Amino acid sequence: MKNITTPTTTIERLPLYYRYLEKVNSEGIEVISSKQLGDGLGIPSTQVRKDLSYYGEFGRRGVGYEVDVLMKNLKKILGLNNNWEIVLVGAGNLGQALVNYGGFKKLGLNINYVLDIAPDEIEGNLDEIEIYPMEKLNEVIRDNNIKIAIIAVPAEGAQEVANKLIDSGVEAIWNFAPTHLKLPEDIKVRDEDLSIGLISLSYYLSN
Amino acid sequence: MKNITTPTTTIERLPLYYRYLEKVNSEGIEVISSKQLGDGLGIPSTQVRKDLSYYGEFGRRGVGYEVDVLMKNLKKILGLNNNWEIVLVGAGNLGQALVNYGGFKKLGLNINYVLDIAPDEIEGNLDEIEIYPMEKLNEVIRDNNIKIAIIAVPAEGAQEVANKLIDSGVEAIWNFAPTHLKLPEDIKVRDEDLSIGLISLSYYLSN
DNA sequence: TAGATTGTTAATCGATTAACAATC
DNA sequence: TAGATTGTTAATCGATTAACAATC
Repeated sequence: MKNITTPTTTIERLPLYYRYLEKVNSEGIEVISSKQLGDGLGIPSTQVRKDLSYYGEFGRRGVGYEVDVLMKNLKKILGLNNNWEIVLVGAGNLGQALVNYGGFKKLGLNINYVLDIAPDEIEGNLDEIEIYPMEKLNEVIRDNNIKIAIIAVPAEGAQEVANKLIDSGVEAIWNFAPTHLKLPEDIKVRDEDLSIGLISLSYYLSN
Repeated sequence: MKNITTPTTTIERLPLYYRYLEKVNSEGIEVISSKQLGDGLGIPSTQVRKDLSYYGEFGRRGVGYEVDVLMKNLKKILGLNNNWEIVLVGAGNLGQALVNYGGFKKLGLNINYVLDIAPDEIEGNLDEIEIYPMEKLNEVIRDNNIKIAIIAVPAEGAQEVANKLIDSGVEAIWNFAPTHLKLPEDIKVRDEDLSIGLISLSYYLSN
């Protein structure tokens, strides 16, 4: 019976729901309807309900969703109870920005280890975190049983870094290098190709 | 007859094609098949051909695509001949990373103007670029006829910044603030919500 | 001619949306 | 009870893929 797979688009909306619930929760709101939740995010209420329905029945008909109940469920669904330890490879501008981005830590996503080919040459805003040389990659990942890695190195070096990460035990990669990584099927890769966003705006303004 | 609209997914793949062509071009390759192009990006050849077919017939049957011809066409389609001038609002870590990201300039996407609420307090890697105070927003945008803006301010301030940008004449916004902007229909917004990427990896590892 | 590869049609697959019974 | 809102089915819409004639 449960032969239905969750659409990938649904999975990408769940974090939005979670964050919006955090917001209304901090405002003291205790119950929210799919309409209100959707309006806050530009998503139809019918889609909100459909998305949630892949995971259970979290609301009450005629009433809505209890904010704290839905948050707790989404947190679990998204794996945010795991307190992930994450390694970042590449401490350039973008890497530093990611480490300093405040939003991750409170979600249980901790970028605790940073590596770079030239740790001594890094200038910027990473004063309080130790930067390891690339030679320590295997050690850092194995010793801390790290499963998630971020690649923020230039395109040329990304494939080699990815291979090493996987050899060391990493299972999921958030890839900011503008290149297609060829990796085993069971490794989860999320490409975050920043230039697509800006180029697509250029496209829309021109057409 | 031409009542067919291009899928949004196609539009997001065009930049990938363009960049891959740049790469093979720099390697001296003059002709490429849809199969080769697709393999380099993890995209089926049939999809490559379908995507391109929305814009014209760029290849030769039995032969493939001439790299420079296809590049020239894609460049035009993507609007990269326009030499866009772009304004960035918010010179924090992420904003600085975007300004210093090398890939944009060679695509004719020039982040030439940076604004921040506290221009004097910015420390980091923007030594060579002037940072304007927010009061100059309208002036900078109007005087330079800027159509594309990047928002890299905290979520709380993003809607207000977006409103001002649009009042000044901006038509497309690349939004890094983790919030849903409510804007007129004719304004093109691209949300680049960084936390989605990392949270979805957490999801996949947990399910 | 034989082999390769495009461009396009039709079939399939996946995601969104409308509609409404269930129920608070 | 009357009004509101969920959860779910079925219909629609959109995107991908298979297949193949056209043609180099």
